[in-house]
Amino acid sequence: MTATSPTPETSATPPAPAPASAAALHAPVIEWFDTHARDLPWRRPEAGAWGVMVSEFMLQQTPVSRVLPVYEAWLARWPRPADLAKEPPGEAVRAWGRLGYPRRALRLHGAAQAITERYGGDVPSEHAQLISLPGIGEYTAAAVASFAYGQRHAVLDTNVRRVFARAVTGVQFPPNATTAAERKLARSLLPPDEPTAARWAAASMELGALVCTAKGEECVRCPIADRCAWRLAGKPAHDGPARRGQTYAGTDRQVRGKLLAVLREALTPVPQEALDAVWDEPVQRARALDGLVADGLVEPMENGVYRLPLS
DNA sequence: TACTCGTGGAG
DNA sequence: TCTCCAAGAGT
Repeated sequence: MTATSPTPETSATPPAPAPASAAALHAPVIEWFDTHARDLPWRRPEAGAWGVMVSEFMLQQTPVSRVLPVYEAWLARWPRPADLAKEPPGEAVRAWGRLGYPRRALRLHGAAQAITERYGGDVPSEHAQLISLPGIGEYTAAAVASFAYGQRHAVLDTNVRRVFARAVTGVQFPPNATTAAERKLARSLLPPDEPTAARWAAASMELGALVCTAKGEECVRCPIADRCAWRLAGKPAHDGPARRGQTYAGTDRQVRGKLLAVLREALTPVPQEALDAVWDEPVQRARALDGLVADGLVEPMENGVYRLPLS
């Protein structure tokens, strides 16, 4: 059922009047998704809302391939929010392993506690309730509501932003930070009905992840290449401000990572000397450790001994 | 708004 | 080797 009629009927008021080209994008992208979507564990029905939510936390700034094994172990150990909530936060940090950005583990633990206390242990379905949880922002709230509950939301992640930038706006890359114009565009492109909107969200994201990537687009595999604004314009090069690279070597982040790695792998509290061994510059080392303590990722004990947080 | 916050695989 | 970057959130 290819929707070739770009103009809406003269009936009542649809949720959002889409641009003439909007409806023409839905069918090909969703049909492509039907045959090319990856079989990911959090997309299976048995994952449930908790599985979807855990996956979204882990996938923030982290590739699928690295998330997969940690996700499986996490869900096996904590199949429900209440199972995680009753554990010390340090156990979440430890199980997080080397996924990176360990504050996400702390926030996921805090979200599980809030879900257990405020929502009887069930992941809430309302966007406003989701976004009130620690670690859940605009994107993740929309993603959980859409993927787990089939609701109609603009799910605007980096993949979708790139697809829209190219296919609709006609530029190679989206702006550095999400703009109001992008949100408005995403809303205007949403299919009117709920199930199609949810499908569209997953499909447009998958297209950006597999075909229309940051490294290089593969237009020969793209279901909407024939109507892509950027491609039709001759693929003009990105002109805006250079997207600043993320230097890492020598930063506090690197030191924090080394310190926390020691604590993750230790079965007993760690003496100061063991932490001092990971970085030779004392001022930066102390600043990094203070930061970890301030974030609640590390708990100082007496006599300069440290451990992952018990509370 | 711009910056911080980990990690490791790919080209 | 070095650069880029992978489903963001919080401040």
